[in-house]
Amino acid sequence: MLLFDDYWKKIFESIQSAYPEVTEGDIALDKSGHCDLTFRAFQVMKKRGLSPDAVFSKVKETLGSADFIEKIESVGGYVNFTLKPKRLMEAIWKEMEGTNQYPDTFQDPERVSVEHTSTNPTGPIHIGRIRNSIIGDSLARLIARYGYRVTTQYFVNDSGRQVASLYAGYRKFVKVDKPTAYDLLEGYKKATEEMEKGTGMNDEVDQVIRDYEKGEPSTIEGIKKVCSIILDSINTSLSNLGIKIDDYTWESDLIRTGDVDRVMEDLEEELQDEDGAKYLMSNGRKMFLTRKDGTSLYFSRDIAYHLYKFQNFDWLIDVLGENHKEHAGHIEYVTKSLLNQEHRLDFVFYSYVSLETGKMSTRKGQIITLDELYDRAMEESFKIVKGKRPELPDKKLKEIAAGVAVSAIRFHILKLNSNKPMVFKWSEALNLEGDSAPFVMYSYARASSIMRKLENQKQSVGLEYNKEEGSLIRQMYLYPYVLVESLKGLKPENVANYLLELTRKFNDFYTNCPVINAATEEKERRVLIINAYRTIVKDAASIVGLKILEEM
RNA sequence: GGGCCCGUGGCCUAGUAUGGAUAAGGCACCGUCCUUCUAAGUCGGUGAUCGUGGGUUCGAAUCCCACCGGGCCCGCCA
Repeated sequence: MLLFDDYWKKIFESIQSAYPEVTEGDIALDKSGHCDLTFRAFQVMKKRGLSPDAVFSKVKETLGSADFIEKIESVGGYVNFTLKPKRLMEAIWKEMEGTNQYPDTFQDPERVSVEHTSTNPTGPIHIGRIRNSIIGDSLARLIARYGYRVTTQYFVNDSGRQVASLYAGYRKFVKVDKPTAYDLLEGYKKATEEMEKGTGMNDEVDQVIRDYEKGEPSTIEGIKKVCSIILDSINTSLSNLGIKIDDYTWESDLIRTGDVDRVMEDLEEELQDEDGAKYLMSNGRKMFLTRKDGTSLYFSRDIAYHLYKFQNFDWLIDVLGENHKEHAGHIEYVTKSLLNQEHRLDFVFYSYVSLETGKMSTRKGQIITLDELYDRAMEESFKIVKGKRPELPDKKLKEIAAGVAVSAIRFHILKLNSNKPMVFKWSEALNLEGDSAPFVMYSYARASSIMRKLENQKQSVGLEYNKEEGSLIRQMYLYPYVLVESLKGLKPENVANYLLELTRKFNDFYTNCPVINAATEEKERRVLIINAYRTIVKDAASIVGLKILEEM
């Protein structure tokens, strides 16, 4: 839960006391530059047959004396409120002074699970999958910022057909002593080719699945070994982006512990049989839980996984590719309607990333790995910093380049509304100007640079503010509302877009409001503004995973 | 064939959930500003019938219907 002086709510409640039919949506942030908040009185006027003047007088009567309002105006059917920047600055400062954050957070006991990535361990992670990781990780950070206890989770598929073919391919084709994820991927590609040709490879894979579910020791050991190699590689790549997953659940463990069998028992009354294979009807479709040879399918394992999560968490969030939409609907139906789970369950979907040349395909070698993207982003940003700051030592340059690279990648991928299909272009991913992470980071670095020159400078809430100061303060004040909206819609990209907006406002301030050579009162209030700005940027940046640098 | 998602200047996007005031940015292009706190920046300019056609409404990028174009799904795969 977030704590701050909510003037929006105060205005809403006052107006509602005068006109009970008014909803929160009737009070809105102004987008047109007329004011800060506006009351759209059209409905009230129509319903009650009132003139704009009549509504205006009434509103003025209830709110006219509020100490945080600078002026109230009537324009057409709008009642426009301009808030006092001084009050907004005080509201920000009040929270920041004690806790060093705005807004303050009240810890919530609810435990939240955010499952993300969960990609099949069949090769190095590519840039399509990291859309999942980046959305999931940012979402987890957002929810934690809100005060929930968050655990990030990865469901490791080590028991499906893909992994069985990976292992069969490894046994047959990979002749390296200590294979890397890239070696294993080669074996997987060959195995898939063989299977497409219709050779005996298919039978080998079936046998692997049966052996694995029976608990045959050498198969178990072998599969765990290859999966672990790939999982390690995925984790190393993700750690370059600052992403760490807290909890891994292996599908095979759910089979061995009997959790999957228990799902079958719990659902017994719903199950139907077709040649020995078990299915249930969900939304008019046959959803199979086992094959005719009795081995389990993803659906039953995923139900077991969700039951495990329901036991340990109050709120489950799954980040899934849009191809899982139907599957998610079935999971929801089974766990909620058939198995009576009551805790909250939400899904966040994202559309696929493709290349300019078309879809990504692991088997055709049509992928860009995260490692490749990271290396090229590193190279590009190093070149740029080196050009701009030739006086800095290589170690420092590298540090800055790494910060820029991670931030640029995360920001570029997160910024886009997750429903939109994304076509990956190098020129856009590596563009470090305009609406990008470095744009945000650079402004922060300039703010920090000013502060370095003003150590021990006294700061204070000022008396009056000019235009640029006022609109920066207003933008900062709005931060909690962005967090609320972002959480409500499970849209961490809102925070990224807010950062861009905030940065534009700061740049306005920076170019128009000198600090170091300002007169005393002016200097003191501007220092406070800069400190508030830096606090909020750091806060928002840590949610979307930007690496904030004091110098760049 | 059925279902879900997306369509906003040449290119990439914000705004759509809860309809509201001249549709907000970036890239590219043209021009401006480093003897004031970092030019990864700033300011100005060119450029949009918000996919198309209907409808609802005082008011539609936003809601409804139809159509067009793109993505995804409709496996004893995951």
